Amino acid sequence: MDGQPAARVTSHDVAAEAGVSQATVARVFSSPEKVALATQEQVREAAARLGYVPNAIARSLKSQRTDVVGAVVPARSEYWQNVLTAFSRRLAEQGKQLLLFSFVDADHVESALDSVEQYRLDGLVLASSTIRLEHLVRMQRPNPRVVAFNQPAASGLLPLVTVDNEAGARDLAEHIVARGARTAAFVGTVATASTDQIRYRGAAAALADHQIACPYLEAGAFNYDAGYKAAARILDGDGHPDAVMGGSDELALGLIDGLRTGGLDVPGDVLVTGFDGLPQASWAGYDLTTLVQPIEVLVDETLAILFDSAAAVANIERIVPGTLREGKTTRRDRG
Amino acid sequence: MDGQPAARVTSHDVAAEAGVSQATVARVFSSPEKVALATQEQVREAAARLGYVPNAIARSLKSQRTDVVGAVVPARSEYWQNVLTAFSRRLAEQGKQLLLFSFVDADHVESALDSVEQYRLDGLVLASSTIRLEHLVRMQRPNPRVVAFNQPAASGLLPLVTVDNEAGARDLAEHIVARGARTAAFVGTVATASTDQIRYRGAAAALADHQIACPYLEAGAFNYDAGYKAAARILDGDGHPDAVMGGSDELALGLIDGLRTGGLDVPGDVLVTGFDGLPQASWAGYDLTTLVQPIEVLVDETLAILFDSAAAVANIERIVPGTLREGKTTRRDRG
DNA sequence: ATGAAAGCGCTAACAC
DNA sequence: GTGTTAGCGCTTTCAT
Repeated sequence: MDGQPAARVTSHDVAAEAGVSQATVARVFSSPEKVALATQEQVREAAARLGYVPNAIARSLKSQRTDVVGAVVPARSEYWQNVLTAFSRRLAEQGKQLLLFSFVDADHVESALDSVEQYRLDGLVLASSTIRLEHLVRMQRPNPRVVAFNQPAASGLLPLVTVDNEAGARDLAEHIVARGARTAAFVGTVATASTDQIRYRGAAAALADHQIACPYLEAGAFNYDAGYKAAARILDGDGHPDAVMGGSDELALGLIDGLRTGGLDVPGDVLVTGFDGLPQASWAGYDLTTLVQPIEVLVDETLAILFDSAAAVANIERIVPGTLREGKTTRRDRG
Repeated sequence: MDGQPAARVTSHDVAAEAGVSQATVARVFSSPEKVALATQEQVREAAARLGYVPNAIARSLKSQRTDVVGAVVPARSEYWQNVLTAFSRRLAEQGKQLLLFSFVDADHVESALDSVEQYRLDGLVLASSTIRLEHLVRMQRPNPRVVAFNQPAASGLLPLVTVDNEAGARDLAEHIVARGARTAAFVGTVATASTDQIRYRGAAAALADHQIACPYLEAGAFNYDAGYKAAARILDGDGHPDAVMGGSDELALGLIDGLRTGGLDVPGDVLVTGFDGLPQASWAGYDLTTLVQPIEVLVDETLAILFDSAAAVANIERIVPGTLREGKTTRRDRG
């Protein structure tokens, strides 16, 4: 607008300044090995003098690569924020950037996906277990490559990378049984979330092996507050289960505080487990027993699928095992 | 690569299909009011048939607008994750996107800033109180507009939006005095962080008014663990202060758990305060007294500076007051 | 209201 | 090793 000369220096300007052709300038910044060292120096000096910075937009238009990966993730979730951070770091190491499309509710996803298409991203990570199937189908295309992250519902529709939710839930269930639980309940986040369904299935199956029933309670949301409120519902019933399995760590932390507020001791009266392995779950005030997701591994697998041409585009499915981390919330001294 | 016809439909293809010129197709998607309704319909149908999506890269090259705002933020921080979410949401409402440059350590910032320049962003939000001054100076330019977010050190160098750190710290200090504290300590995150310095200054000044000394302890990092460890140092000394002020919520939560692990009761033996107003600070297990930052307001102010041409480019400085939120950690029943 | 034509700033053959 | 040339897919005058 206000004629900042320094703001619009192009390779032509640098070429003129350095007394070479525009193409040479371009080469210095994209494939320097093709330019004589002396020339390179001249060009770089001229560029520095003028404050030239290559224009990634123009580069992308021509090269059909943006070096940008998009991520569609739910806005308010501790888990996803951790995942995002991991992606952003890894991408930065590869000279790529992360374009963030965060959405508040499912309706919002629609418009996020709209803009995704315009940006000609090099890849797209589709997160959130609440993205609806029709959205998934819509994104089903080889180019740019789309990978579903921790979203089991995408199985068969999109390449998928996920922690082994079922096995993890099974492990947690076995663990609470080993710790003496004879009755249990599973507090899910949102029943339509595919992660929730699979985790519940795993837990219920393992408990059934021990003749333990496992009612499903829906908290209605993914967050702490939902867990806190769900605890009240557990306390309302007559008696309470020996153990409560939370569908996610964030939820489980709310559960713990809710149960404690209600006068129960965790783990004295009730064992509690989570799922995800958030940093907060390890905080001394909670020290939650949980299934730690190997986020770095999941992220690397995802990027591999996005960028390794070797990876067949077809129905890749990487299911990575998590690790049970035992905390105080299931460490009960029993007689 | 593998000749996906659907993947590379251009306005020319649509023009051919619809029997109009390429320019008309372009107009339908950027300034439809200039095209007859009948023509619009033809074009849209043709586009739908072919699966055409306008190419934002090409648009940007020509229009010199990317509709993308960059954010340079530290990777592992609860506070910044919240801020990011707020930005992303607001931007989405305006049809803009957020390009994320997260960095782990200060050295990393350098390379983030390098790539920032190439992307010709519409604006840039520079976060983190540990970005060094030389970085700030480097980014000092009207185009794209750069705004420092909660980074007092940028004062005078860059347009700046921040919560009133000094007043907030003063309020917290007055609060603990009112709650009976006669000795105190301030546990900062990283002493070189400008937010830390200002918060400490505010707290120390207010306490001094009451003839209370306020030693500064540096935790060395921004996170929970640093706070947890710092608590041990407080417990080591002979006796402990009546109140400990944490430089941030995340740190304060670690402090609380550390103090409790060490056998002290919070708030019974020690009052604790934080700063930021994170969701976690309100969790029932902590219920931390803190200074709540009006993140939405700060974000809106920032975007206003980035996009309102009205906002003079000069030394804008928006210092927004926060709100003290009293929690259990300073609610002591005294005789 | 629509078409023709000229770029935006780069990359990548292709010549020399 | 370097210059010339032709686009990438749009937006935007300028004609008509």
